[in-house]
Amino acid sequence: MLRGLAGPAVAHSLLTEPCWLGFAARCEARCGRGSHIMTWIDKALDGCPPQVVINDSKTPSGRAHVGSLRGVLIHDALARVARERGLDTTFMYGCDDMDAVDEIPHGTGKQFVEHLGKPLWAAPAPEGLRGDSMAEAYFGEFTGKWFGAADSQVGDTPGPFDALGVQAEFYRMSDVYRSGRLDDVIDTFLQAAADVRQIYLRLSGAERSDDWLPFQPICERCGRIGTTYATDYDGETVAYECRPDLVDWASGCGHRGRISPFGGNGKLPWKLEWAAKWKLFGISIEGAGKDHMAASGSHEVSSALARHVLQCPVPVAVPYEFFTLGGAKMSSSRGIGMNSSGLVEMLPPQLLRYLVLRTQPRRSINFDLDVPSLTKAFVEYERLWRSAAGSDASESQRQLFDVAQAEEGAPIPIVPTVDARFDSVLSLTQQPHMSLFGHVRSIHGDVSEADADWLACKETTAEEFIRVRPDLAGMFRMLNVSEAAEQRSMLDERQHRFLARLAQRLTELSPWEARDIQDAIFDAARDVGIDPKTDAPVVFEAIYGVLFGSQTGPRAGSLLAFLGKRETLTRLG
RNA sequence: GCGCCUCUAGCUCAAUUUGGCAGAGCAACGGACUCUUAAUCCGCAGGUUCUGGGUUCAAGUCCCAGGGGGCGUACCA
Repeated sequence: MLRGLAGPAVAHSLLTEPCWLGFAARCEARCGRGSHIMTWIDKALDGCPPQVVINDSKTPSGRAHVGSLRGVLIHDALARVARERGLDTTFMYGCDDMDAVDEIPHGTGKQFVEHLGKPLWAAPAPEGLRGDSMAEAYFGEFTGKWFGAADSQVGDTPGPFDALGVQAEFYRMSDVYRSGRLDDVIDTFLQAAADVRQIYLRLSGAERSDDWLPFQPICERCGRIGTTYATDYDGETVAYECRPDLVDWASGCGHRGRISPFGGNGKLPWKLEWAAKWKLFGISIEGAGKDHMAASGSHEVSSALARHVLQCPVPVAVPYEFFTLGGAKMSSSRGIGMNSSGLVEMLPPQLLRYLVLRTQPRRSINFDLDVPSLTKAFVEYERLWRSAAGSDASESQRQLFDVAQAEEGAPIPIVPTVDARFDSVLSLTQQPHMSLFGHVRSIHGDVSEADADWLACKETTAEEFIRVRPDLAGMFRMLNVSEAAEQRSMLDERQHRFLARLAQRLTELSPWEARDIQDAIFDAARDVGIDPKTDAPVVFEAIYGVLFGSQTGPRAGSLLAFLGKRETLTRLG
């Protein structure tokens, strides 16, 4: 598309995308040549008017899993770069609390059966979660934003959004409906019900009967919104029936009545609501998960509704793929996958932002939460850090590093000089006798504040990792004396002789130091005719067996050094 | 059916957004180390970038066609 010099692209942009020019000029001023960056962020913003309204939203029907973070971070990165370009930028984040409870949230009991079909704001909060409704509880947990005045605690709490440095203007759809701001759009859609049916039919082959209206009233008798069928709009009210069999996940009460569709008495179906938000808020850019972006999917239908019924422009779409953890498909309703607050607590915010934002949205991200992947992530982030701080950084590298920082607009932090691989930090952290900082000082001398801070980030990550995945971290529980005796009985003759000989050597050992202990292990092995070169496992399985009931463990020398002479000799028998 | 993603060293993947000498980690191989572990150090190799066309001074990267794999989606938001 862009070939040779930038001439044709500039000419094209002049015609269609005015804000591109300002940016190109600034970029040229900054790097002193005609090159410009054109990342997915730039491309999305190039289609925007100078007044940028970015919107994202979440249906709070369960605990948010890490996949939900991708949309948030994509929108946040767009908002940051837009602001950086000097554009008038708004980042809105909505709580879709008018949506119906359409399944029982994972981890909650049968008591939610009676609430199926009600709006999320009308269902109670699950046990143990803060908030006065299901919507409040899950949205608050994810964002740290608490709307509810009835809640005993006051104000917002630091949540994942705060940790990640995401600043958005929050709104609730229930408030928007109640305020009457959507009444005009609702009226338009109801008047144009035939067109809406036509669009549904044409795009997704969905056939609706002639009396169907695109509106879901809240049943005045049972309070459900997912079970009502509306007909006969007279400009003031709609007729509706709360049907027992409209959907198979909830059962309506059978009530019939007439009600005004305005002022929060009900909601628009999803695809119409999406288009309605575009028009009401003047949204210029909005990403969407791939599930919405399929051909004849919800985005296409919403676009057609916006263009043909509401006569409003469709925001620039940023379709994004899923973000999976360990290759597992995540589902908040089934409780699969780590919830987002867990990952946010574990990783330094800039690392998580980096991991998510370095991949262009259309490509899927799979992050394995294991030692090699974490180690690699830190190494790659540090490489970008060094390069961003140096003079050889490309514009796109700079942009990526900037949007990865938790604090917007912060200067580039001092690059750490202590080279501490995450797997080494993890290894040190899991051995209580070792102090990470003590160890680093013994090698590097005093460390700078910048190094100490970054090291502390890694240590926190290591501690969380050990807590969450002790199996992968290689944590070992020390056996008690009787368990150790039991393990000892399972060893073979050679191993018994080895342990006896080792005890003998260690008794004589002074001073009690890791390196000498390790040597003693090898010497003891040779003493009893075991060649450590070929039969090392025989030796170490004996040691780890009586200590942990395991075949492997932390480096034996330093471990025994920590255990102390008396304790070690007791355990070896 | 339709849409999106993907195919690169034995394996897992970078480099595809910005076309510019195809790169890491692990495994293998050679060597060092009397120190086991997903965990010592040095070194050496490793490629028709799925296939076929096209654009270009230049293509893993862009375009067209074909093949393999994955995911999404069809009156729920």
